[in-house]
Amino acid sequence: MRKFRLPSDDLEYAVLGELWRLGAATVRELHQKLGVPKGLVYTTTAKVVDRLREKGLIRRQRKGKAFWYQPRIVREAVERARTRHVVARLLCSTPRAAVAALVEAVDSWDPHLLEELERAVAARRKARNEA
Amino acid sequence: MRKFRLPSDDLEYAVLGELWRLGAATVRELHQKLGVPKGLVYTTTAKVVDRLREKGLIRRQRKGKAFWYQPRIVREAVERARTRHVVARLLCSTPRAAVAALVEAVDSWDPHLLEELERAVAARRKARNEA
DNA sequence: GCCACACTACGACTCTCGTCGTAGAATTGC
DNA sequence: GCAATTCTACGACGAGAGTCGTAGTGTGGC
Repeated sequence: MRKFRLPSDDLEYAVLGELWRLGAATVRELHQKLGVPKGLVYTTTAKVVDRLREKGLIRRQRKGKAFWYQPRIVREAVERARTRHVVARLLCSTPRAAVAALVEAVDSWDPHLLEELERAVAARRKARNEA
Repeated sequence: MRKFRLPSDDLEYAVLGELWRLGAATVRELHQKLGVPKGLVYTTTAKVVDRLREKGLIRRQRKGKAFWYQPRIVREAVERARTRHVVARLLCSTPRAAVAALVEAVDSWDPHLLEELERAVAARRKARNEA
């Protein structure tokens, strides 16, 4: 059972990802990194940060003029939940075909990741056998 | 470049999936299979079917009192596009961790699929080497 | 040919999310 | 302590999707 609402796909994840990367950041900084390149205005970024806070995914702390925001949940937990969520959706209809599509998608996104995928599968099998 | 709008995640995919499975169906049949178990009313199912038609994903044909609906695009094309779409989102931030999460998600959904995944990876690599 | 009934068309409401603008609050610098 | 600057709060809008209700249209049965 998940204890948090998943962030929505795009902007919210981007902001959260940036916070995970940086550890903590102000809205201004997040806006510079994410909003500006996308041509968004400052308040758009601020709003997204706000919604993330409403969802309980980040917390904040006054630091001088602005707030510092930082993640409240560890990246791995969210990523795992998110991945399970989408994978379940992909697999539920025709699992075998879906797996093939998955592999194809990974490969076409970055061929190097196919080896990574192979290693990950091997690691998982190994872990399973040892358990 | 995709030629169709992806169906949304839940109901639209479920309906489309059912149509792929059955080949063709009336709203009533779809509703029995999908709507009723979810506690939805008939018109909800009908609306979803309608929107799918607006998106050009299915077509219909009068058959007696009701319409018969059938898919206009092959399953594989849509599934591939959809899979690429979500995989790209998963991989974009931390690809290596994402791949591991992917494998874990597949395994936890159905352990048998881990072997399937392994086969699919091998097949993909083989295909690549031969190309 | 007409009626009853099933099916369709369509509008409406709600939620989420991306997007922005405006107004109000807080801090900093002097 | 005050003004100016910056940040935050919050409301608003549009689009997409799930959900439903109502009204209208068509078919099949007699």
